[in-house]
Amino acid sequence: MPESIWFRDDARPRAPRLSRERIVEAAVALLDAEGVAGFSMRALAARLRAGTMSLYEYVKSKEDVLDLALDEVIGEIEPPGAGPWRELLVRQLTQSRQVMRRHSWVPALTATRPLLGPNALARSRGFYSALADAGLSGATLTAAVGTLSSYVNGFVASENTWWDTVRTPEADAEIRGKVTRHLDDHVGELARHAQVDDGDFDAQFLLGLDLVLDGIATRLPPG
Amino acid sequence: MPESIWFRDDARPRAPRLSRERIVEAAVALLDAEGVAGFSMRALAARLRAGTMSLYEYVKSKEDVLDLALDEVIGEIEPPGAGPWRELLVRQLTQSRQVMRRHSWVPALTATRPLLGPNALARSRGFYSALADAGLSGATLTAAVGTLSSYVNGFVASENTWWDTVRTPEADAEIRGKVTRHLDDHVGELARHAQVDDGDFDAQFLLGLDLVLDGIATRLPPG
DNA sequence: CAACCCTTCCGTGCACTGTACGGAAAACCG
DNA sequence: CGGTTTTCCGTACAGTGCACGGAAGGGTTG
Repeated sequence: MPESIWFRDDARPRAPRLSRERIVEAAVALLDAEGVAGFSMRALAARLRAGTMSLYEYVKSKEDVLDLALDEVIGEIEPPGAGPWRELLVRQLTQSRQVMRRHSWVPALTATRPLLGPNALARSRGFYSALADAGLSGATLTAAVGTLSSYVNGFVASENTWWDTVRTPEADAEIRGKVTRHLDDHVGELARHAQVDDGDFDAQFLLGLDLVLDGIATRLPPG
Repeated sequence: MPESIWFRDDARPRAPRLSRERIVEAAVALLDAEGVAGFSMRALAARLRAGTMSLYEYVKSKEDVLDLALDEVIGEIEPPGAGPWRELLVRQLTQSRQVMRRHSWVPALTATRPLLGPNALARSRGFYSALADAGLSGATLTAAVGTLSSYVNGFVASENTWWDTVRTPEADAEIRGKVTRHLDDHVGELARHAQVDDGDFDAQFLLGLDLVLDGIATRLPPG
């Protein structure tokens, strides 16, 4: 009599076990652990000890979950604070980079979807007003904001793929050598400085960022 | 007698019907038509009137096909030619943008994979030597090249998702209004200039590019 | 108290994915 | 002629997103 009351577990909790928040939190954890390729609704449900279809009470599709997870981690970036525009932006963008490295799946997602979540928009607003305060406006302002976020996205994306390429399989050193030799053969000694040392990324990031900020500085009204 | 010779088609062509080139060509066409999400090995084989598993004689995995297709379209960018560094780069990057708009799946792929194909490396080499001729070297050179390609990738990526968002379903105008109002509500009037007019992208692209190039110009040796 | 509905949960099933495996036939080579 | 290699591909398997419908409990209403 496997259907007897004594073997069933009918008890339904009064409050819902799941929630959009719990789902998004688990999604971020799953993405961190397995990447975009390893992310599936079944795995996400398993992580929450729930049936797969239960998720769909709180979310319309897998795409929804990805959108929400993306905006969630963008929310990890702290609000700008005060200070001269240049230092403010350097701080803000350095933080963005750190968040995107903690969650290395972010660049892959930002490349395909519009950033319309509340946290993304708040961050965007921060950039706009920092540069507006500095004296930019109109199309130049838009161009400056777009350039800055493109730069960060692009930099972290290539930084991440570099790490993935180098550290994917066993002994790292051999693969790294193969790739650098490949690059050397085809691009030549000019690129000798490209991604060859591990810690160089920090310095490279600030170098490129300064370049862009210098470009922006030339557009500011005198004073 | 369905197995009779008269009903069979045993004729094997002397030369192989498939080839890596044909596969890559069809892959690009399929990606153009259906995007990354609609790309599958089965659909690709169907387009070539071949069995799915036949593809695997010429290619190890779907990832391989994507890598090859990506490098293929990067090859559509013409070699730099001659001229002053700045005009040369503007020409080259404008072309890159055009190619990435023709093949709107490119930004999504470049965000996840290392660009190690022959055409990608050739283009990279073009950037390096143009800026080296202009007088850059070392880490600054690397930063400049990285910044430029990040900029183009990022710009076209957001340009493409904008088009996708706006023109996905029926009447465009309604959705466009909803999105712009959403942006307006959250980012405010500062972003009034952001993606609101269709043809503005060309101008915006050159504006941001000039910004980056100005930043690079400040790093050149005097003269 | 009963009758009803609404919310939450989820098992089943379907159409589709990438690709491992093995076979079949033709071409080439001794 | 026999054996090997090249090309092609059917079948099968484990996995995917999600539509559908049902079940169980709490809440609301007669």
